[in-house]
Amino acid sequence: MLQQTPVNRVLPVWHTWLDRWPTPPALAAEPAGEAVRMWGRLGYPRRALRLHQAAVTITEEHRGSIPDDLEQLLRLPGVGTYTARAVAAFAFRQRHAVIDVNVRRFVGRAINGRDDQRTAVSRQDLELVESLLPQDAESAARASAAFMELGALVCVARAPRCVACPVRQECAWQRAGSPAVEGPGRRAQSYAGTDRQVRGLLLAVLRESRVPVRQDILDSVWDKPVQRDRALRGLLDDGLVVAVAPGVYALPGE
DNA sequence: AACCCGTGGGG
DNA sequence: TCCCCAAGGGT
Repeated sequence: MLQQTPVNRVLPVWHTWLDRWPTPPALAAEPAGEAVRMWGRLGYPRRALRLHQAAVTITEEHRGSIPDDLEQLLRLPGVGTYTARAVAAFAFRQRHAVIDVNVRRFVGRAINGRDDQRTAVSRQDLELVESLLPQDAESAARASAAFMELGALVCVARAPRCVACPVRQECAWQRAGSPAVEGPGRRAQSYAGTDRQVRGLLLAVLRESRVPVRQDILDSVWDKPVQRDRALRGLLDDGLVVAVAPGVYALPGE
């Protein structure tokens, strides 16, 4: 849920979710569509599908218990470099470098002295962050949590609160005079009018309906037929929507 | 590697 | 208003 989504928005959904599905087998026992529905408006609903798939895998291949091994975590759908390491470090208290957007920014500034716009995590990145961790695994996990908090609350993207930063005196970015972002920066992908928006509108209708929805209802959410059909086809391809009859759609039943 | 995938809050 | 940004992953 936290992937690309602010913590404050995740919290209420997370509580409701765990109240209903406290264990992977509990989630796996329900249709994937229920996961998509419970996901609500968190965004990127494919994550709900993958989380459900991960619950099925955990139930069938790991006796219902989340694996504590990095390699096995990485094999779960929807679990990538960040999530696997976060689970191994924070849930299982193992010593692993954890790099999310906050750690990336904090280390980029404090160590490298520049705003790092990259999102991909390289071996070098992992080695650098690992070199910052205490040797003791428990202390390392606490340090990783501290890096993330520092990046999320103090060393923020827009207007960093350097006056409140505990490592201000040792910060390479401070020393360099807080240089602005280098390069062209990432292009913010516009959202209004994109397929993503249309997909969101279509899925919202299906999420809020307890019964299958007819084509003409879906058609009413977007007035460009070509784009609308493309968006629906995409949702079908992703498995977020299924056709229960010709021209009748619903969230996936199993 | 570049691009796709939602949504909402804050500046 | 518009733009930026958010505990990324898959292809």
